[in-house]
Amino acid sequence: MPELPEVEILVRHLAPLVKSRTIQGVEIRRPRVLGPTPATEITQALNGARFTHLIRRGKFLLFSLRSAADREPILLVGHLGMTGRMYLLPHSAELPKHAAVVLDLGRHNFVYEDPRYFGRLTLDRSSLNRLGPEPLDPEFTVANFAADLRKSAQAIKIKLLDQSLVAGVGNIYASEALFRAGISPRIAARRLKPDQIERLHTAIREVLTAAIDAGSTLPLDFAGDTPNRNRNRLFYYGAAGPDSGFYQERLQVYDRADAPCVRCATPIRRLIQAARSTFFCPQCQRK
DNA sequence: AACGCCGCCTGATCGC
DNA sequence: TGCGATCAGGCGGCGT
Repeated sequence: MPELPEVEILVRHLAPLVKSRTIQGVEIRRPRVLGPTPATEITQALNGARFTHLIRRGKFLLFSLRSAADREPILLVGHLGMTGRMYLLPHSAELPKHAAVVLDLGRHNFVYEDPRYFGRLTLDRSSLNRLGPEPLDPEFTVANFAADLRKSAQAIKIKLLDQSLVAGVGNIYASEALFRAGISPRIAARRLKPDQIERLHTAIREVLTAAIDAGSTLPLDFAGDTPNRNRNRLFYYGAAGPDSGFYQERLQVYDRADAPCVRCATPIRRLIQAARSTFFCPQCQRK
């Protein structure tokens, strides 16, 4: 599932491809992904509009555009959910089964596809208000992190998934950060000691930074699944799943149940917290 | 207001 | 082999 690093890599690759391109047509195939924005509204806003900037915020993609009619700025908010992908496809290429939104950019189509339709491409900004600090920016301080953790009785793993605590950490990197910090995923957030909070703060940044660095080395046409299916894609955020060799060596606990801990060889355990899998080393991450 | 729970979705996997 | 049941999970909304 795409978390902060995957979205960051996508944004870096996608930004130069869409910059200054003009939208010549808008096709909404799944209105659901628009959230509260009516299809007619987004179609009218985007038609003829031109991309100016693309940045990441948490797991969100923020597309800035300038409208054709009044040249007013437009903010298009994207989220990949669990299975979303965004890429350019040659205009002549066949669209994927689950294409949710297609933007005609001339030679290429900008495609947002999402088999589960959990993601969004919308003009609605309300989700952004709920986001906490960017973990890789100076605004993410140990002091504020500690203050927020003190307010919560939730298990720290569950709390890390709260996007208002820190933006962009998902199920994979929550487990990875806790392993790196040597902290049990089950301990209540408010029970963390200052030195643990400090280590976790550092671990979050390290885990995310390492993943971005690893992703940056991928070729532009990298694809996590079969090459043939993706050969037409100008860029593709590869589903670098746990099966891909690239990904595997980066993840020390996630999806490694029963495999030996990289540090102490104790079998990694899987547990369910808030209906989500958590992976941890019972030896290195004791309460 | 923190927190638990449900619904949204489809593809992959499981069990018979 | 085939097919229905189960699982996976980010996030918003709702109730407590």
